[in-house]
Amino acid sequence: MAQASLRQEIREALRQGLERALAATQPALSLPGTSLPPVALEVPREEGFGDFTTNLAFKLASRAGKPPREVAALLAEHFPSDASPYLDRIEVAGAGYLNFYLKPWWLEEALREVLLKGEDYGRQDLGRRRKVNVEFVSANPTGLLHMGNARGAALGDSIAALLAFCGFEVTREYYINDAGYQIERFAASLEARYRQAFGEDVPLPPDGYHGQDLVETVKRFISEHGDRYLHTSPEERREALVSFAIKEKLAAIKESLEKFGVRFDVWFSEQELHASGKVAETIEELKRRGATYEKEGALWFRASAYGAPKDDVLVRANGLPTYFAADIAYHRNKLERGFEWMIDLWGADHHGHVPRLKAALQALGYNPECLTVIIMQLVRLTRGGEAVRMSKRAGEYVTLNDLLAEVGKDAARYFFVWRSADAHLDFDLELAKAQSMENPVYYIQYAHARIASLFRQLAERGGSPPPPEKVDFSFLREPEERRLMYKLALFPEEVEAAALNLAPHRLATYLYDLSSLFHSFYNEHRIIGAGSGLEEARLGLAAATQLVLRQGLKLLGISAPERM
RNA sequence: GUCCCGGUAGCUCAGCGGACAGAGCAGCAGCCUUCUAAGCUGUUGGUCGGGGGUUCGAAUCCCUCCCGGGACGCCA
Repeated sequence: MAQASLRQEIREALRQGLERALAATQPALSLPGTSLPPVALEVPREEGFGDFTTNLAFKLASRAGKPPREVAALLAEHFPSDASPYLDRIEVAGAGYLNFYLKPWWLEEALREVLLKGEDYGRQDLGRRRKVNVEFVSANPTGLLHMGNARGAALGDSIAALLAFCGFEVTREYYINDAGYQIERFAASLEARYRQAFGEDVPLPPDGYHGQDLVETVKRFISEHGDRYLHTSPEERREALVSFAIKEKLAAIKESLEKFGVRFDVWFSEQELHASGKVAETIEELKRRGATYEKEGALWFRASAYGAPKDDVLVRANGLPTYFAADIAYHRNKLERGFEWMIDLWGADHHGHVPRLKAALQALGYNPECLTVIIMQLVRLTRGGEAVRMSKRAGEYVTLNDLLAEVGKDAARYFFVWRSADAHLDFDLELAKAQSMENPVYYIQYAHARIASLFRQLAERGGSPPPPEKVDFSFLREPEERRLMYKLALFPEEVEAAALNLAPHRLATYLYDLSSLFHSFYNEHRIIGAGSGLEEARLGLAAATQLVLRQGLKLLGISAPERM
């Protein structure tokens, strides 16, 4: 079972101390006790402002009718002295901040904690085994994965990993859109290619799939089935072609994802959802609840009655349910499977769908808050500053496979997550490939490899890593050492923030900063041969850095090389 | 026209109610008889798109305008 880190425990102790101080200060401030602001401790944004800080005094000042500094002084005065043995002193600073300074040796204990917990350092129990479903990629099985899918794959997988590390029970899920109009177009295109292969002059449907890949797929189909389907009914022909092609495309998608280090727990077929009757059942349920109406021969969902800007069609005039109807049934199904939280990653082009789906969940009696949709902005590939052009209509686009072949898995994974999902992403292929300091992935991996090299050197000299219980970390007095120790101590909180905000880019940034601190330390100070006591302490610091780097990279799906 | 995302240093982006706005790259100036110089150090550079407002306090919240991207289908 995961437990909070030393720093997290101190934070909680100080937070409780602040609450007691607040209660004790109450008479002097004469505040209404019911609507107090939440007491929160933050990481100071600058070295020198202590180890924790709070702006509580600012929040209280106006209601107390006293200047923030005065409120802060009162809180400091009433702060219980037994709140935490690690607390050294409290200072009122700036316009009314309360800065908490810990006893310097807390960092030494924190460092020892990293080494003792090893791979479990940073693991926590925020999720309390709550079941979370993370649905991502979910690309049509009609082609290969493109850059948008790849970004979704990297983000979704890292979000899932972070949540799992924080104690959620996570299921990674891929929704296969193997039904509907798109699949019909796909089938029609395959059929045309099939007949073309036998010399018939059949044009591709105008809104069909023009990619050369279908010609190849049909070739393989023919080598298995020959011309047998030239003589069957079109329905039978299309059915055979499409099921063959989907199987093939899905296998290719799975293979790409595997190479990308992404593995799903559940592959959920839309087709099967229809076949199971769940879609029809859900439509009936919406009808029963009076959330539908008929117009122009179609059945509509009254989304506008639940806060969405527009209504949407559930059943077309031709009697077939829409993708929207299936998606509602799908999310209902997830809830029925016991998921308390559903996270979907969608491309920006689907954003308009969010309010309608939430409205539908509400109409079915669920709390729409149980669904979080992350909207990802577009990826723009650049090479040396110039945009890489592609045309999806002509079936020409850069695939995940192309990307992996060019820049490799590690760089690709890092580049997709190092910016927030909200930001349009400029993916510079040249930079991702560069084996130099400009490339953040190499920079981080290099820090890890350097440490590995250090321990190889040590072994060659007949030494071995010192046992953490025995090392005296008070030898570490240099600013580069203290800064590195502090950063390591922050890891659990960084993980927590990245997980709860569904923001892996925070972890990516953290790892970069951590590497930078390590390189500075390494460059400035000798480790092996530093002298008795100091050498062991520095080796411990290096080992702890390596552990955190490895763990952090693992959460992002990036390898931690032993040598480069 | 409506909706969504963005507009922060020359470039790519963090920060998203609090202490003088940060990083990398690019530019400039330095550091290799020493554990990987795939590294490190110093330094230049900003009316946080414009204008209003809310607040003790705004890059951060609200309104409005401008610019870039996306979406507005009985496609998915």
